[in-house]
Amino acid sequence: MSHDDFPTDRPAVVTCGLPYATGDLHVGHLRTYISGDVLSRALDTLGQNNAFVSGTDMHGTPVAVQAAKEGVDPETYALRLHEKYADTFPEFGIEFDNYSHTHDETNAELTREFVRAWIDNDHVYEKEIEVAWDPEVDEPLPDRFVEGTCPYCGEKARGDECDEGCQRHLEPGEIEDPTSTLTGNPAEYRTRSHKFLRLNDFKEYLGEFLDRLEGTSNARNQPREWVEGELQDLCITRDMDWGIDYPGESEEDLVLYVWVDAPIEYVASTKQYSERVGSDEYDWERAWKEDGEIVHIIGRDIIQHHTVFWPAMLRGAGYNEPRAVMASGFVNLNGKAFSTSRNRAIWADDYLEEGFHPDLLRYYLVTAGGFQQDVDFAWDRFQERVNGELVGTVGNFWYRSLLFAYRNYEGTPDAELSTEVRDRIEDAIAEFREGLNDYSLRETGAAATRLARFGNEYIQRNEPWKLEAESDEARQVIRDCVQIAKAVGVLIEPIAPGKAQALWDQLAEDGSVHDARLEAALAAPPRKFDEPDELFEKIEDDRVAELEAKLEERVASFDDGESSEDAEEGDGETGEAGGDADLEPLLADRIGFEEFQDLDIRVGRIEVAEGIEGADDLARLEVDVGLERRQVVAGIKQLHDLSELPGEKCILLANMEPAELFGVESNGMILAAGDEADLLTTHGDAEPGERIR
RNA sequence: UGCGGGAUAGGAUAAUGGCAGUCCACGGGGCUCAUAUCCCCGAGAUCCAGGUUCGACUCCUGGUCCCGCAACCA
Repeated sequence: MSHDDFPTDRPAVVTCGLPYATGDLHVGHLRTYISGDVLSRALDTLGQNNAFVSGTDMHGTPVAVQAAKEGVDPETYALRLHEKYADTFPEFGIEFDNYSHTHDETNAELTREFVRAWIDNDHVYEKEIEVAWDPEVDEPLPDRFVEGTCPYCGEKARGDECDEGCQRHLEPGEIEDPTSTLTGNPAEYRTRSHKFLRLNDFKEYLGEFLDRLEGTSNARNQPREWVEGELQDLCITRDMDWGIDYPGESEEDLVLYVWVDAPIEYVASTKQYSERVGSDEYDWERAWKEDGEIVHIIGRDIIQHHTVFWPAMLRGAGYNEPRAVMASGFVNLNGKAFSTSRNRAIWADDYLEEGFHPDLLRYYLVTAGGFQQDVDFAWDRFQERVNGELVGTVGNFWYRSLLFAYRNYEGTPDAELSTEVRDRIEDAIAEFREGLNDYSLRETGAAATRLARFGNEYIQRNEPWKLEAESDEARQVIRDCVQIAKAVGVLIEPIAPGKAQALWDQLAEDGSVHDARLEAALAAPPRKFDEPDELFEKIEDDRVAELEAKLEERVASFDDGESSEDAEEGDGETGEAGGDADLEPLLADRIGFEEFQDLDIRVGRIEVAEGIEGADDLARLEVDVGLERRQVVAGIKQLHDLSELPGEKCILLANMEPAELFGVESNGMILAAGDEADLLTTHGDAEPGERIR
């Protein structure tokens, strides 16, 4: 790698974080892949030798679990998704030079080479650890599949971290009352021997690496804490069948951790590309082992993997290091996070089925905000950007210029490019180049739209429609405008490759705009071309209303009436997170006093609280309501420390119909507020049995 | 009680400590080759509380809110 401005005379690699084979792609995922594609195309435009690669991440427990659920083997399952992804990307103009998957032999072989190199360089050691195990399915449980009680603060916690309580990191085996989230059964611990990559060998190196890393600032800063403190060595093996076998001495049932073979796929995929086109055209070994410019494009949730584990892995095997990591923000929907489980998302297929050109989404996602910022997707904002910038500014300028040129000159009029316009295009080229070297993709787009805006201003200022068509002055103005139109096409090609090619065709340019370099922006357009068409279409208001309604309907049907707030416009409300769910609207239907009187609400005291075996959320409570002791089932197992509840006062709806849940009879309903089930109680000294009115 | 990122007008984005600028949207006026553009005018902003300073969006202290943080997570 180097710190020279692009283009350099070294091979570059642009990678995108691997999509994980467990679900469909939505526009949030697409942001990463579109950004990678834009960067790669922009580097092409600069004349940088580069490869754009990625692949599907096929290994790991979740794939195996998901496959088992569907009754197929993991490979079949993962390959099906792999093919789906491989088909989807080109539909958005995302054209990898190579797109493979981690189960491919190239990757398996290369991964084993990496691991052997670590072993040879003495970076790997073996240690016995306690592994959580689900006795029913006889599978080891990765940390995330274990829940229990934090030994420090007593809160409910995940296997690896007390995520809701004291935030402490938990070592395997520390958590109390471990249960499997797969089956709800108590988890066992078994002693297993595992392999570790000694990250501490690279501690000093990683600090220096972060100092020179380019890309987004979050990628440089976030891992600092780890690198400066005590690094936990990385456990690189798992007790599983599905994955790449650990290559050392015969450890039959150990496979490599997915985060080992996943990033190596970047290298494997590049190697495949190189082998396909020949090393004269692209030299993967130079790129990865010597001085290539490696740029990783990822979501900001996997920064650590790319700035700590991965550079250590490369270093340990004697490879080159990344030059830049660009960690993007997320995409929100109407101001709130996507929720795939509630179908609150715009799926890749949905977008295409609506008939929108992929370039519109590409433009929106790349220019809607800073790269490390979260961007909001909303159909009305999408409409605003498309109509204002692509239709109004770029499309309108392209069409009016080419139409005027066609009508009066049947192509580009015979005149020299004016100095003013030449200078302005050169400025735009410089802005594009500087933007790219700042890793600001939106700036490359802004350079193009600003130039189109200048074009509109230029044609307006010179009013060629008021001039004699055959006059030198009119020829000059239109020649300039056609040149600007062409230059905008060259500069916007990375973001809108389809539309840029359409313009190229209208200009009767030979070849592909994708091969055009920056110099093409100043090269004369063809003398003759045909009547142009409008390249961007307006999105009408009723179309937007329809799209919004469709989305609301879908989300609402998933919500099952439990929280209808999602069906509302997200007007002005800031995003929510944590326990503060958006408030449900107050009910408009009023009830009479008599109806209220029908509710027999009592003060109670919890005497017994225990989880119901086999149920995720349910707890069995015995509540003293003065006159008698009631057994009640409440969905609070996950939300409260049951051992602390006895003795607490609560509020009970006593005349609730009896119900049987998980074989346990429930005779009443404990009142609690919100998603976190904040239990209602009394402020004063009301005794169990007292009525609430 | 931790770490990182963020908070500037309705939205998006700028400002070595020195006139808070730009784009979209909004109100008013003009121009018209084009799917309407461009020009002119107008309204509108630095998360809060202190401090340093001649001067603070910027630096310092304290706080609030949002997002993420060794999982399958873009």
